[in-house]
Amino acid sequence: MDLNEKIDRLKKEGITLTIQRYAVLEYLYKNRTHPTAEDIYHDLKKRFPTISQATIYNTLNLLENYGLIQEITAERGRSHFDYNAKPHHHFICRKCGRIYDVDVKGCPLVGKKTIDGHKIEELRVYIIGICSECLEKEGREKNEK
Amino acid sequence: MDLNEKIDRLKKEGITLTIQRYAVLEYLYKNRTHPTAEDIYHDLKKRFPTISQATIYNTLNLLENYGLIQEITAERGRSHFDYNAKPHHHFICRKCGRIYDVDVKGCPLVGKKTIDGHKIEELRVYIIGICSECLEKEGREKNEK
DNA sequence: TTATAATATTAAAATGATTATAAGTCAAGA
DNA sequence: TCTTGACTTATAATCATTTTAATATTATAA
Repeated sequence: MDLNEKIDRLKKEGITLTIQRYAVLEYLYKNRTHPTAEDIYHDLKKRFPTISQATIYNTLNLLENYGLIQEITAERGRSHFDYNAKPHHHFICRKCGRIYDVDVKGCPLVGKKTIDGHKIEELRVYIIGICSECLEKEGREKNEK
Repeated sequence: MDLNEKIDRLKKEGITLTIQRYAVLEYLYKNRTHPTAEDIYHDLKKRFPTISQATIYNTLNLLENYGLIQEITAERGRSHFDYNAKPHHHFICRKCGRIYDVDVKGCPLVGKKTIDGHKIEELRVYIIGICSECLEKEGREKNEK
């Protein structure tokens, strides 16, 4: 879903589109690296010196509640955020902390409505390990010895 | 894996089994409700009035590092812990916060070693929604009106 | 447009989970 | 018994997030 579409959705819900809210959503649109609230705050502060952390969090919570973004709770203590709200899987590197989107074909949970009588509303799949880049780096370091 | 087996593993690794460490592991063994560190601390304090939060966290981190327990990072800000370290899926209720073990048949990720060139070490699947108990309660409340 | 009400943002303080620190305790081996 | 090292404790520190109260902005209606 592109930026304008999400903005239209917000407007349709009666949410006023403030400069700050637009900036946060646009930031996520342009930065698909799954940033944290702190990342967003740090970067937006350059353009909006008076923006506050509360606004970042309020906006992220708002966008999440309307299903326009996705929260990633793979790391202990801090959340990351993803512009792409559609159900998809994430790989998290234990070494470098990078988060990759991965496509898992044939996941029986995608599209499923209930499980064991529970109503499914959201799916979070975190695959944790060592990413290909870190594996390569490890390999190189071993060879150098 | 039962309690004695995990304790043997620890001993084999040269980890000294203190009363506190035993108590934490035993607590998880007996309480399969996926408690938080705070839950464990609160309950163990009754039997061990001088136990400290640091010990709870140290022990949980230690047990996790040796693959004897599993961390659940589905809730923003706080972790839950699971005696069962084998890969399995969790359902988290948005209403009551309860965490259920669920069995997903045919998950293509279970047992998989790599994905997109990344090395898989751990899998966390969180299915979020409204649990059957809360759904029932909702239904009853509607009928009463 | 202007006044008013409603909503959003800000800065700062508060909270809650987790980790770090430093001092104290304990057990095993010299 | 003394020493060493590992473990636990209490406390303080840190980090992410939320709350609060004041201010600013936006929407609404006259």
